[in-house]
Formats: sequence, C-alpha cells, structure tokens
Amino acid sequence: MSETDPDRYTVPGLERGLRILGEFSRQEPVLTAPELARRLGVPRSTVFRLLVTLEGMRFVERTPDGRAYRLGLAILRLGFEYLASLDMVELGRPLLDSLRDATGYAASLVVRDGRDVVYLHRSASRAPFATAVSVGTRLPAHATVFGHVLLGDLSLAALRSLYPEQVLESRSRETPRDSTALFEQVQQVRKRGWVLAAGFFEPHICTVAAPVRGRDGHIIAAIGLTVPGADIAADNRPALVAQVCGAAAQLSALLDYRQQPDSESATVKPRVVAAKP
Amino acid sequence: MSETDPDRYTVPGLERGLRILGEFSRQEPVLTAPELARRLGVPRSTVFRLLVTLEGMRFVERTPDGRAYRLGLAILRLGFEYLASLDMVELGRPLLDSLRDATGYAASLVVRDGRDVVYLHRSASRAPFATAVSVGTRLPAHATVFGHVLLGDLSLAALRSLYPEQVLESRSRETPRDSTALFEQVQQVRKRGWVLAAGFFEPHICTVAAPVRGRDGHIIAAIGLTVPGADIAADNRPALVAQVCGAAAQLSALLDYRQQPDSESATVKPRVVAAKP
DNA sequence: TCAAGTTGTTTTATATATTAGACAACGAGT
DNA sequence: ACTCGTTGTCTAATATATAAAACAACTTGA
Repeated sequence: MSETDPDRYTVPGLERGLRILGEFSRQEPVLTAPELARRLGVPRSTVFRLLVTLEGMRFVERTPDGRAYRLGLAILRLGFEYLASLDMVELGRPLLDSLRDATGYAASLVVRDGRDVVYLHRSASRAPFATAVSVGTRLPAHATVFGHVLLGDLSLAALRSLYPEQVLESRSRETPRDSTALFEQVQQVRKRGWVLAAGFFEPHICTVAAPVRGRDGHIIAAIGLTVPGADIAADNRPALVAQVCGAAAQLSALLDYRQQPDSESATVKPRVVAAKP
Repeated sequence: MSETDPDRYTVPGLERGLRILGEFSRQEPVLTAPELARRLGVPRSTVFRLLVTLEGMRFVERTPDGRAYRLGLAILRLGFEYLASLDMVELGRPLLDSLRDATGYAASLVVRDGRDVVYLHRSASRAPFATAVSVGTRLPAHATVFGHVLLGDLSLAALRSLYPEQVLESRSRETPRDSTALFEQVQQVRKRGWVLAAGFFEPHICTVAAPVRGRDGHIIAAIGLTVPGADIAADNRPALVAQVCGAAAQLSALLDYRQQPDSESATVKPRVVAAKP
C-alpha cells in the first residue's frame, strides 16, 4: 500500500473508459459489453457504468438492436481538433499535394510516437489504388523506412532503451534484428539525408522518405512517397529523391520561421542564423 | 439526494476527463491546468489527477516548457478508427472525388448529430482556397442548407423538441426564426429532393445539397458542393444540381444493398464459441 | 526587496465510486 | 419443456477516489 506508485494519481474510471474506446477498431467496429469486460479484465457491472457514461456523452452508441456498441459521433470532437491544431499539417498539406501531383504517387506526412510511425496526412494518388493506410494509421518504426528517418536523432543508448528487447519483431528479410543493427541503418539514413527502399516493410511497395526538421534542428516529422511495384526504375530515382527532399526542406523552412505570425512574408527564407537556445 | 438520476450510473472521472479533452480546440490548442479547472468547475487537485492520467495515456502532452497542456498523439487512435468503421465514408470517398473533379468545387459528406451538422469527409477543390471546414467540423443544422436536408425526416413535433427555444439563433437574413419556420423550409427541401442556396450560412458561399438515404429510406447523410461566390450562374445550376443528386443517389444505392458482398466474417456475429481459458 | 497572488504537488479524512452479488430475462442445447 | 449459461440491470457493503487544505516554488507588481 505504501508503494510509491508512478501512477498514484490516476483516476481509474477515466483510464478504463479510454481503453474501452481504444478497443474499437476498423476490424472490430462493434463490441458487446461482456466482450469489453473480458478484454479489459474489469467487472461487468463496471463496464456497464462506463458504457452508460460514454453513451450519455455520445462517445459510443448502441447498435440498432440495442445489444452492442460502436463508436459515436462525439469521437469526432476530439481527433480533428487535434489535427487542426498542428500547423505542421496545415502547412504540409499543399506541399504533399504538389508532391503527389508532380510524381503521381501517394505522398505522406508522418511523425513518430514512441515506437510507432503515425500518419498525419496523406495525399492519395489519383489512381484509385485502395491503400489501407490513412490518417492515424500506426506502423512499427523499426520496420519501416519512415521510422528509420524519424529515429535519426536518437543515440544508441536512447534507441536501446526504446527497444530493450533482444530481438526485434521482423517484417521482412531486411528488418534490423536488434537495436544495434537498427542504429546502424538509422545512422546511414541520417547521414545521407534521405532513404529509398524497395519491399522493406511490404513486398511490392517502395518508399522514398526524407526528414522534416524543426526550429532547433531536431527531426520532428518525415515526408515520403509510396510507390507501388517491385522497384523504382533506376533512372527515375534521382528525380523522386530530389522532389521528396525538396518538399521536406520546404516544410522544414516553413516550420523554422513561424516566429511572429504578423509578418506574412515569412515564406521561404532558408537562411539559418546560428542556432541559439 | 434520493432523486432517480437519469445519470445514476455515470462515472465522474471519465466524464470530466473527456470534457477536458473537449476543451481543446483549433482556437485554443494549449490550455493550462488552472484554466481547465476554472472552465469545468472542478477542484484544481482533481484536474491535476485527471491530467496525470491523460498524460500517462498520451492523450495530452505538456508543452516544451512543461507549464501547459495540449492534445497528444493518442487522440488519433480514436477519431480515425471511427471514420474507418463507417462504410459510408469508405463508399462515399470516390463519389465525392469524382463530384469534385466534375465540378471543380469542394464536395462534402455530412451527417447530423442532434442539432449539429458534422463533416465526415471533404474532397477539397483543387484551387488552394483555404477553407476552415474540415472533417469533424460542426455547424448548426438549423442555419445551414445541409442541416435542412438532414432534418427532412423529422416531424414538426420532433423538430420542436429538438429546438424548444422560442427564437433560433440567427446567422443571416434567411435563417428561420423559429421551429415552425424551420419546419416549412425543411419540408420544401424534402419535397424538392435537393436544395440550392446562396449566402444562406455565410455570404459569398453557395451550397448545393441532396440527401443520402439508408436501407429503410431514412435520411442518413447529405452530399453537397460548396461554391464560392455571390451566386451560381443560372445556366450552371441545373448541371450542378443534377450532379449532386446523382452522387447522393449513387451513395444511397451503395448503402442500400451492402447486405453481404462476400464472406467477410469481419463483422462481429453474436456467435460465441464458449470461451475457454 | 517584499508581499500578495498564482501554481504544481502532496497529504488525508470523508464522501462516493466501485464491484460482488442478486435478479430476471433471454437463448441454446438436450 | 427444461435445463444451463449468458446477459442487462440493480442494490448495498466497502474499498477507494475525491477535494479541502497545506506546502513550497514561482510570478507579479510596487
């Protein structure tokens, strides 16, 4: 009882309610109360009360037959206010659109959240190639080239504490086996300033990616193209790399100088004055 | 105290935590703990505990200086799973894209949530006309033509209970003043099957909209175009109306007959195979 | 410089949320 | 029909989250 809980202040009702919301997914948009009780390891009567609360706030709603639950419209109050609050998305959208238009391939803006790569925006390619990836999608950072770009700032020690396990989960032949191998790959990407890989995460999908840097020079996001096919023709690579790097550099510039919003002229001024903390 | 609360089962921790998340907005992406305490009318120490919980789950994060809070990346786990779970969005997206491409104007898919119109998807027009409207945006149903389309199924009595106030909030000269006037406008739209209005919600914005109907014939959504300018040229109206109605009819058809397109067992069937530990 | 007001964090008595269990209603299997 | 298991809802005893109060660390203003 006298343990110094790291979560000594947590309010269980809130945590469990949010975990309920998190259980719903694209694959399982409808869940029943007992099923949720089983998954969370929470008494049935407690889940009942949580669901009543969530339903009252319209975060969940009952299915027409009243026997199960799905997410409700109030959910939209949250996620999109968040996105709208990130000027990175606002500023990046037109850049991604022109990148998509110039290349014909889907362009994405991603950030890292711990061990995950999270898609913040995606300009889908004109070809109606149904991709499962959309805004909010999460992929493992260690197994994707986007992730390798985003991990560029981490020291070997930091990488080790982020991936304490001995062997990393493998997605393809090229997935780094441990944190040391990951570090080496990441550092190569970092030094090069961009990455182009074929079938790294999924077969027949190529990716070109480059880092977006914030005011202090830290990597805060990545921009990239997703190209279907086994590989990119060698003579097309330089152009794609140049365009991705260009878009990433432009977004970096935009984010660098959003100091005072009054002077609208802060468009492109890539001249960095010696970084001062 | 012995009142038979309609919310006798609510868990306050969850409700207040969600209200905290709801306080963040595009206009106010950063809030401090005491400010939140003031707004929710909750003791400071309680807000502190709620924020610790939310921070631990990464639903909020502290600003770099550690003095204030903003929404965190975990928020994205929710909103987009919700959207992805709606096949209305999945099926409507390509229709909206072609509507946009055919007309050159921004095409939207909206639903009604109580008195709000909520944007589920928006195919932005090619012209980089920065619109504040995005997915998740809410507008008052009584003051928008989208809302008038979506309210089409409600009886006068239902409309009165949804809008019990004597006088409705006004947005423009044409905003209906009370629920009776609203009902008449809504019924006109309903009978016509579509609506075209200029400057109804905002000056210099015209809207063309039509209802999407579900299996049982109820209005479940609306599709529409947002056209910048004072008005739409008379000779262009029939074409726009036809295209909007066409898209809405197509989506209605898709939603009507999505019984079981294949043996996709993804949907949760109440079929429970006795859980074995 | 000081004093008065914020704010972040902690503690602790107490009000209250929690959950084991009870109940009825349902459904599936025999 | 009749079990037996599952489920939705409700209640009451008790375990626990809550919020008043206290503290230190910061601001702010004079």
